[in-house]
Amino acid sequence: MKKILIATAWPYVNGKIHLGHVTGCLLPADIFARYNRLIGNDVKFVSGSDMHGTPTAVLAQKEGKTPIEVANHFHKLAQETIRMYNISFDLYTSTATDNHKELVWEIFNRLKETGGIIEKETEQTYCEKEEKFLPDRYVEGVCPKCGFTGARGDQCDSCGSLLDPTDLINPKCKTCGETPKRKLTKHMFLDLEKLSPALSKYVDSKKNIWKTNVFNSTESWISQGLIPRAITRDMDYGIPVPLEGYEKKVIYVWMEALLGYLSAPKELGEEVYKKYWYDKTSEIYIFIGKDNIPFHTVILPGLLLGLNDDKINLPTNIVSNEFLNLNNDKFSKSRNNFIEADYIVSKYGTDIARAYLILIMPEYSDSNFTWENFEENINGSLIDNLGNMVNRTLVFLKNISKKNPNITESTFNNLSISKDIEKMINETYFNISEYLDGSAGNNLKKDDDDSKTKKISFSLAFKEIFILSKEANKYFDTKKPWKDDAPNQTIYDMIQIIFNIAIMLSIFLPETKDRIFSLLGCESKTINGFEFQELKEIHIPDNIEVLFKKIDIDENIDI
RNA sequence: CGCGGGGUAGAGCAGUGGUAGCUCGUUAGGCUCAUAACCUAAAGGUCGUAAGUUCGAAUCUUACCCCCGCAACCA
Repeated sequence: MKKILIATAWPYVNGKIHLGHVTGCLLPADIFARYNRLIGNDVKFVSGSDMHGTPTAVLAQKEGKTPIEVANHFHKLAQETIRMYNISFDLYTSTATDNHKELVWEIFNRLKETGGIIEKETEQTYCEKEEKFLPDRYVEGVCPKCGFTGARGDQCDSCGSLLDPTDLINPKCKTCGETPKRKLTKHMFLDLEKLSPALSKYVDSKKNIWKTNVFNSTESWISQGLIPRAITRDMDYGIPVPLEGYEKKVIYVWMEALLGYLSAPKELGEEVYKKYWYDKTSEIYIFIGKDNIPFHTVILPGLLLGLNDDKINLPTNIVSNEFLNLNNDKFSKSRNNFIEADYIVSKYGTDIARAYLILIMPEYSDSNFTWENFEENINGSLIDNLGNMVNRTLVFLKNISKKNPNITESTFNNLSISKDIEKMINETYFNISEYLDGSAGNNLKKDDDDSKTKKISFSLAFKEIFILSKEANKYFDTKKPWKDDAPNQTIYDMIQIIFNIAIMLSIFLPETKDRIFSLLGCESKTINGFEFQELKEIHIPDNIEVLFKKIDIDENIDI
């Protein structure tokens, strides 16, 4: 039994959760969590809202509210979205808790003792008109690396370089447009320069574990040379700095939010925290979007390595997804190219939304959401193929038992699964398992064992279920049970396929799994692992409802 | 030399060295248990271009061409 901590990137609370965050972070992490729980691993799945982002403060200022009001508002909405998508978090918390603050202070103080963070006096951009220092996103200017004119103080959107506000050429205050002056101030810095060798060693060890884009971009950041990076800033919204002389400063949000990966398990209990972060046999998986790669592959391990603590774990894998587009274009509120994540669920239900977003998950390149494609995929794969397969089997069973009094539930008592059907089902389990983590169960091994590199893909894993369902439709057609006086074995085999598909669906579409179990009359049945299981008691259903109703997009595009 | 992603059947995509595949669409046929569903078959591609490595290239190398995103909102 493995101990696995699973986390998603913590969303900013300056708006509702982005649909791309659902398909790129929440869903893959949720599938991974459900899968690992099912195969018996000891899983904790956590995340939370990043309450302190500068964008939140900017938005609050604009709306005449306090930052924490805005943050709380969107934190509630985030929790609602997570509930609607049935994301199986053990904890979804926020960075506004005392627990989080105390952990951040603890890490801060430890880093100060080890010299992982150091104090430096630097010149900072200071706006005389506003009478304050201007941190990261309050300053814009020309990127010194690539010459891009709209670079922000913390990161250049064009070349992706991590920046400091004073690096910018021709900086301007974002609020008032004045050219800021430079003024001396003290700040604490994470000494990435000193940590560089240890970081390189860590990154090298991930060459065959991280996705290639994660590994390559991280390597290029490190090879460009790392410099100490400020972890405090002049601002009044955020976690205070536990040092004298820092009363007008807070801990920089990117450092503090990353430590949520430690504080969230701690909120579940000290022993949970110790189990996942201080037990070397534990594994830690973090699911992020591609915009967040350097923070998770350089700065987070930098913070942990800076503790000089051999006992603390480093993340096992950082799984980064690409971006989701809408109608072949970026999501954009102002250009009205936008769908709210909640809308799809409220219109079509949780599992239809989940199914489509899993099918188009942007795992290796950007993917595209369109309503036409939504209709085609849902109607084609989910309904015509899988939904109809379940429906035709159960309706057939019901009707034949009415026509033929010899067919009752006890008719099936002495049957067992056809060997070729069992093999077919087990191949699907095996393939799904290969796509999820490459560690299939012992009795699912194939003969032709090849040593090719594994490709993690939640989308391809999900599609395996539809391949099996299509095979089931083929089997049903081939056997022609409607021409058979005693088609008991065929029905029995079909029921086994449906039952096992429900088990597979439990990690992708949990509600649908429940509904299939209910139709099969086995609600209370427990699932034993991720491999073929035989449903011995065949139940003849009375009321058969279709799993999904067909959707017609033309009536529904009103957004 | 800005950065990144991509060019494989009408559309959307899989496929990292060995007979070009999937879904949808099209055409023809079958079936009739089922949500106008399902099954079978066919048509349709010189895998962006050129050169190279190789017994063999969609896949590796080099050069080139084309498309998409990159003010702000925005994972």
